Amino acid sequence: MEKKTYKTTGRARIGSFFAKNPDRQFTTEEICRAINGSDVGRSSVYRHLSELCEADVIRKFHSASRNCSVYQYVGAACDCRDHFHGKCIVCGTIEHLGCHDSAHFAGHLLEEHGFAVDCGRSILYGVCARCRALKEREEND
Amino acid sequence: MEKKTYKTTGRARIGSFFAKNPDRQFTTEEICRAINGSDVGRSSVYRHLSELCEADVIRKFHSASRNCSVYQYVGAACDCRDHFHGKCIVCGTIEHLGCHDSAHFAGHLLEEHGFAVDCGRSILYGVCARCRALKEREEND
DNA sequence: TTGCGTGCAAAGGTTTTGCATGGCA
DNA sequence: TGCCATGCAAAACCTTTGCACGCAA
Repeated sequence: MEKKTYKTTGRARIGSFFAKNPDRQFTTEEICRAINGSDVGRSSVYRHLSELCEADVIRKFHSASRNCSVYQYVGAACDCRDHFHGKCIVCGTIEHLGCHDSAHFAGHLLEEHGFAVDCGRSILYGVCARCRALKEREEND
Repeated sequence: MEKKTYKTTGRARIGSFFAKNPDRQFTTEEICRAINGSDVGRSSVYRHLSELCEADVIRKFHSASRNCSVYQYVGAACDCRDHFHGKCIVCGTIEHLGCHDSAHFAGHLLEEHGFAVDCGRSILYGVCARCRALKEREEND
């Protein structure tokens, strides 16, 4: 049976924060600060984040440089000509891989290889985070 | 100036362990156990692992399910699975876009987006240097 | 009134650092 | 002999869990 959920300010704040900042990834630290002046209520933040992940409202990634989790809103509309797309060969999901590095790489291809890539037409095939996690879990059981 | 390194058993063990097991990822836990009966010398293992990463002998990834780092040997031979390919939509030529930035971008997709791109299957569409030059000349005439 | 949400503190796990000792060259 | 490598313990770090209290419905 489905669990009841209450509408609380904490929950609302996190949700609207992501909706307002759909194109960037945030650490838990940043999220804590953003939704609250001081960094209180860490545990609640973690709880809401995992809730939102399960509901597929946001996605969890791992930042190697900062060695911690980062979260990003699962965006709605965007201009698909200026970023790459990753298609998961397992589940078929298409991910928008738009970010600074994406643009940088396109620039590099043009400058160093003379190749003017058309992001809108190019699809990168691979395995998405979710399917990799599932696969890993299977292998370890 | 380059720092001296001594040939020690610990260093040799880790190196040969990876060379013997090139096609799988290992957690630090597994590595500790593999190179030594008991799990001693954890800090040394970590130190060697980061050394090997810097030397690009192994690569560090993050296992979402186990929530820890995993390491894998970087294979020797360069085949078409580890660089992108650009197909020119004008002349049809396929270019091998293998370079440091290419690898870096693939790494970025994995680390920051959780997307494990399969370069061998992914084709970037665009216009190659030759065709761009031709087109430019036409437009200017 | 019920039971979920919250925040604090404590615990959990992985990784890093400090330091004295041991070993290579 | 000089310096690097090692291992232990402690610290740092991110994240989860337990628990009592607060608050939505």
